[in-house]
Amino acid sequence: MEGGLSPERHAAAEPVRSRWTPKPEQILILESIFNSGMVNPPKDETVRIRKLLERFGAVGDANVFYWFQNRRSRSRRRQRQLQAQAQAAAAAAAAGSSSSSGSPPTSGAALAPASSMGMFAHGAAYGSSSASASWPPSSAGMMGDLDCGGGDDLFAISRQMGYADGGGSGSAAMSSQQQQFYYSCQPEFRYTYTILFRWILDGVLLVTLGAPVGRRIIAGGINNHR
Amino acid sequence: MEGGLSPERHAAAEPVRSRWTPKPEQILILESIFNSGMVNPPKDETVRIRKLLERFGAVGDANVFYWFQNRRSRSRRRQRQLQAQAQAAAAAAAAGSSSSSGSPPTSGAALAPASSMGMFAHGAAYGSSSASASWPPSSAGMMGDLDCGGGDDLFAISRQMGYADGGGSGSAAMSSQQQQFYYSCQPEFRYTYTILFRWILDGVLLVTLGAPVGRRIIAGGINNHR
DNA sequence: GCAAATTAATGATTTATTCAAG
DNA sequence: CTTGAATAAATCATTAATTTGC
Repeated sequence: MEGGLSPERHAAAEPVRSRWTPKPEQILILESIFNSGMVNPPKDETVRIRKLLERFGAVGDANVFYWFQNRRSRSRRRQRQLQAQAQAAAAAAAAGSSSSSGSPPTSGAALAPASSMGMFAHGAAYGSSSASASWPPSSAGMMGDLDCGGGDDLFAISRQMGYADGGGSGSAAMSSQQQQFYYSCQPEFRYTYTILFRWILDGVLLVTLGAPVGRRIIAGGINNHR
Repeated sequence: MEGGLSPERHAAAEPVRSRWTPKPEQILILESIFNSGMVNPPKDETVRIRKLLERFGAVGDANVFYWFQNRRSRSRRRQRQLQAQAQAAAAAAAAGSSSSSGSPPTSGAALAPASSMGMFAHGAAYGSSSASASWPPSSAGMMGDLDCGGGDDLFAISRQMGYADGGGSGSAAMSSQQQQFYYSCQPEFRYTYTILFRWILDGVLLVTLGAPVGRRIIAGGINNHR
């Protein structure tokens, strides 16, 4: 692939902004929101999120929308894949364990429940509010529980973060990069949650999530090894 | 899939989930654009079209987007269905031919070629132009030729139009309903086309489409029977 | 070290399916 | 039943990681 591709000498300024490349901070925000349970933000929330992200770089509503769409899709696919794998393994084990009968022995336990997955149950409805359409995306991502299974979700970002290069190198290059903000969802939404992000200079980050259910996630000390 | 899904009685406060009901004029415009070959207008075109439609009633960009999406999808499905039908018939005919045949013998023969359909060939690339996204829909509906096969396309509207009740009825009821406007695509687009609509009072409409390829469609005398 | 060649991720589009209003 | 709305699945296309040969 990639056959004919002229280096495309982009002149001076900003010639070809083909696709949005989210900044690490933006990814963190998105990831956090997603993990907080809002997997399919309605339009107004999307706008809100976009505004928030804009603090770290140009981004449009559509980008946010796409991000969530892809995130959902791929998360689900991964899950399915894992499940299938587990099932296959279970089947194999079952086949090998007892000459006959046997049947699904609940398999490896530690994994997510083989077929529980209520997944996000996208059918829900909510206040809606938006009258006549003005943008494709809508609906709400109602969900019962965060799967939180497998290292897939929250920590996937650690690799993406460009922070803390290789061996420590305590460079205070980022100087006053300390940021802090607050994201709260309208009470209209199913559950009011708040997210408080805080960046500490050299690769250590701290995320605090407060959800009505009392869920709380704290991730500290991200260090990328490469 | 989709197994368990409770009707999910969404609590009270569900205002109005009303949906856009395109006016006959709007449908005509959309249909004409679609039949003119632009089956998948990029965002900017969508906006343009929306503005045009607004002359006949409130409508949002998303409505236009959805309309084209559904139109494409359903058109294709119909086509597929027909094709399958034809194929099945052909198979049946072939199977029965040896002995005594008798089944649908290709019937009217006027049907679309069973398997020509290169369809829209959506893979193409073009100047792109659109900078950072701002709305999901995009891309261009490049296509080589209008299939124009089967009475499916252009004349499908006749049923939708509420015009010209029953018999001829030369009633000049609509009085000054004469409209006229001009739609032209940006030269930026692959092919520049123009559409000239013109309404004549009692159900007779005249559509003139000019395409770069020189294609021309003229439909006259729509009368809905229902 | 470095850039071309490959591969892996992932942003953006399109298509198929589904739900529900009219 | 038709069709607007919404979303998930599949696909395309571009960017970042990475490998590789020099």
